[in-house]
Amino acid sequence: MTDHKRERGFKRGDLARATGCNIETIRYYEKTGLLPDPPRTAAGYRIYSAAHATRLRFILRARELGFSMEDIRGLLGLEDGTAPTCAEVKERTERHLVDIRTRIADLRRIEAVLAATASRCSGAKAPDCPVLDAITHPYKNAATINSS
Amino acid sequence: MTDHKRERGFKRGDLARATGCNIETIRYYEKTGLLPDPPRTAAGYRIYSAAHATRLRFILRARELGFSMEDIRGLLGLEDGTAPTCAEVKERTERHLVDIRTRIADLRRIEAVLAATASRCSGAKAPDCPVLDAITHPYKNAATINSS
DNA sequence: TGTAAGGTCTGTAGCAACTACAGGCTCAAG
DNA sequence: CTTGAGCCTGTAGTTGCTACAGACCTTACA
Repeated sequence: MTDHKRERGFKRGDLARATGCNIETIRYYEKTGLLPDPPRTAAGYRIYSAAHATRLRFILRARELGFSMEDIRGLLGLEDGTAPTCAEVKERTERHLVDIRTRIADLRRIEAVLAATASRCSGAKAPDCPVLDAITHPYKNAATINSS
Repeated sequence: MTDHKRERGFKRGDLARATGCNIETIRYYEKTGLLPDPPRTAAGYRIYSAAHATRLRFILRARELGFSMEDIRGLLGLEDGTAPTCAEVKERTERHLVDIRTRIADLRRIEAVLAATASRCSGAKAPDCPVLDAITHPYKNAATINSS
């Protein structure tokens, strides 16, 4: 706990704690190329710098925003080795936004069906269950999952 | 194409076409126990009945509604071998509904961040990109992904 | 009756994006 | 010097499919 051990970098566990990332995920990102291979100690321990932490935080944040690893590779300029232009980033973001909005719309349709069905359910030991009925006969009631 | 071959049931491809299910998925559902093992011809071909089709449609519809395979197993009474009570079905549905609503809320937060960020992006070759900036510095602007 | 096309059979591998081991090494504290 | 924590590697598991290879069967047509 004292600070007189003059470290020249983080070990993997330090990086994990500093970023909130699972320790195994760091190795996975390295294997898949999102994180560069760090230098090693003589014994083979990975040594990370602040730059690695910044990069990892970027990746984690992009993941939080729902970007796929392929997207992130693009955002990091790992596809062609050059930093992406602002236009490329914007395009990628807008495509992602469309995808997010589609998923929201899908989930809302599902929510409407489930909410309507569950509310019709007494919870008692009725002989027929509105939920099972709704799954079995999808188009009997107004709320369907199909887009109009 | 003529109908004088008096079939006693569907073959797997027939069932796939009748339900819109991928042919391999049928085998997968059988392997995981969602669909019962059908009888076979002497040569080993699966023979499906209308009951199989009904069951498969139920499964597919439940999947459309976002139920996990474990949920579906419950809805089908495959966990304890007895048909679930209406109360059990309702409870499962409401838990699923909570999950769906959580996912919608998450996606909406993501959407807000992405929309705000992308709109600040000129698309020109600006030296700094608002999107990359927003990912790098998550809490600089008002819209964050954290729930309040 | 022969044959070619297409359907079905099996097991297995792959996808995303991790996560969790097992078995062995290394490091730091007491 | 020992003990325990941390790190190393490779590999297998997760969810819900989907796709293949290589063998077998069935059907239609000549």
